[in-house]
Amino acid sequence: MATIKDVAELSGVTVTTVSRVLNNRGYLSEKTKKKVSEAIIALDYHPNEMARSLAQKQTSLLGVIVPSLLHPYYSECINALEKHASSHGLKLLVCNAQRSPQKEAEYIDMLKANKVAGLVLCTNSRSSVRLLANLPVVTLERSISSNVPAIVCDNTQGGQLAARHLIAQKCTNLVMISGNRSTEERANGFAKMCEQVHIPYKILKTNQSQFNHLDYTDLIQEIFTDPAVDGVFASSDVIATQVIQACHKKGLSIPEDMKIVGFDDVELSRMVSPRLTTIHQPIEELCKEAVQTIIDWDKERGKEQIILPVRLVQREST
Amino acid sequence: MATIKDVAELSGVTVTTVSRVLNNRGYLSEKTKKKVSEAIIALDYHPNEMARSLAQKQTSLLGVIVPSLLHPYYSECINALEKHASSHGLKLLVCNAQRSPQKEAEYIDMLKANKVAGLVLCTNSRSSVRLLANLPVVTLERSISSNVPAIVCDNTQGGQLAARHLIAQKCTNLVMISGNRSTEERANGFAKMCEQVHIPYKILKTNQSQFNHLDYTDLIQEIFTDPAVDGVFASSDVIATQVIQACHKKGLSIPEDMKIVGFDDVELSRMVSPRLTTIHQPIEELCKEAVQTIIDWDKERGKEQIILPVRLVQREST
DNA sequence: AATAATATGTCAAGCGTTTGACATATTATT
DNA sequence: AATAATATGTCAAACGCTTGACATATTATT
Repeated sequence: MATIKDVAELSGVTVTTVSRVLNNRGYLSEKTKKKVSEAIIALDYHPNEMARSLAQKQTSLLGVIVPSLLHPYYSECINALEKHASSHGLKLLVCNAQRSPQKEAEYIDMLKANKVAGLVLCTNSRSSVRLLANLPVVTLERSISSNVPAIVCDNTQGGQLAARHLIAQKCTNLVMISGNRSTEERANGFAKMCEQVHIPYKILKTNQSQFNHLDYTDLIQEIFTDPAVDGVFASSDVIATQVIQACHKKGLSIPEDMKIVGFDDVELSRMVSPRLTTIHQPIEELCKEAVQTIIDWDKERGKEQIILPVRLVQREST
Repeated sequence: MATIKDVAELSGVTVTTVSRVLNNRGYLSEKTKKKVSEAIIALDYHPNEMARSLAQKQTSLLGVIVPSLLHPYYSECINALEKHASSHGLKLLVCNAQRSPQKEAEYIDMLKANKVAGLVLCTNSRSSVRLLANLPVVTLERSISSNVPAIVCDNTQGGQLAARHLIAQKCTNLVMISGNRSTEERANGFAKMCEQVHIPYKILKTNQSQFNHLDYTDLIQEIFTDPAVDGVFASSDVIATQVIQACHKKGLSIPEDMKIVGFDDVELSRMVSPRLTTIHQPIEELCKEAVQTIIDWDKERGKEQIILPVRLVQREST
């Protein structure tokens, strides 16, 4: 593997000069630039990123910690993060904390040791906040501390939109299935809207183990204990999908007997039958903002929370 | 941030000694080890991985290039790769080539510049083979060159199993929807089995653009041109899912009017209704072997192709 | 023609580790 | 008591790049 030294020798200048043309800094004559560029091509030279990082005390790596790699929501986040990161020359270092705060802490240490340029946190545990010092960090769809900028969607609005839509579709008795901490606002918006128009509703909470296995079938059974229920708002498309399955099993047709609204608008919502009506989360934009926040970190740009609007996408389940 | 020098000073030894206890090489007295360990803890010292990599000329990064991050198959691969990589102290650098050979080549250059310990390739383009010199590489569910070890599942067997199962379920007229190059063997196995028992069949080929958008609806319509068709083998669960949707739209009930078998056995196959009968790919094992091959690279272990068996999982779509 | 401004380039000290070569102390073997 | 073997450490040169400080050449300004 050719080094910067080889390039310098071949082009008859010093390594400094080569470094200058590499990074395009300081004055350089066109002639020199050309000579060096030719040598670079001739030697098929690629700068050693390790050496570069060491000298600069920073890499072009962007860390991401997610609670799961199987949940389609995080797959889509990773997709969008990779896209925006790579467009800025950043590479994605993907970590799956599997909802273990301890694993998460280990990953944070690891990422710091690897001198990542920044970290996008998609997990909940506040326990790791103190580890985050001196590291550009942003949380996605989570708030863990006022010191850490959070990029979130308007969850309250999402809950309201879902309730309003179900009500507009003539539902008279609603149930929401609420997930982990971050879906509380969705539940709040949902409840508020129901109360405003005096529609009876119930909120069912999932537990950790259910989230871990993406299996909510037991909980979903509770929907059917009250035969009056004719509309369900699920706090994720994954949960909504299982509600669909449960309805099929019960012989209820959708949307005639039961209307269902999901949340996230991941690919999955277009793959099930009937296709899901759902609250669209602007994953692309969320991730774009997240990457941008990391990149602008030193520019002392505002580091406060960013809230992006959501919208309802109607399909066949309502 | 504390450096190895600080640790050395605090514990009254030289950096070499600290490095020795860090890497546990050479003779060390228990007393020294303890002194150093204490200093490490006291200073909350974490070795700078960049410096370490530079000195060792290798990182603990494992590169992965996939053609898509939205396709659930690759999500599951990444999940499994991350799991096995991290259990060996390797971190996952995820690259989405988006099926562009040029992007793929760029990523390979980037990964080499970053001195990754190895690369897991989940893409097709043979064009990048020459870039792969001097880099531990393994392909997953792909074969691009006899010089590059490939970890694949028994696709021919998968095709046979699917055909045999549909036939056993009393299907009399079959269609297979075949995807990109890597699904050819699945088609071959399928065709062979059909011919063996004289069952009429047809094979429909998807094109690149369809794969790109995960949208096969147009192609799927062709299934219904022949009303005698009563069984479909899709070369992926994603395709099978769309066949289900098309059947619903046509008013065909599954499995009564149409039986469907997918391939991959990703989470999605359990989320649709009816749940999919599918060929289970041992993704976990494939990825485990892939990581192991990279780790054992220098041990001159066999670098030939590894073929893992598949099995049929029957659910509700047949 | 003297001076300033600009352009072009070199030197050498880092960045934080690892590691082969070497030195000294301690213990076991004859 | 001499010798060998083992244990415990230290020195200093790499690894490949960046960058502030400095030197010289060229051009513009007065």
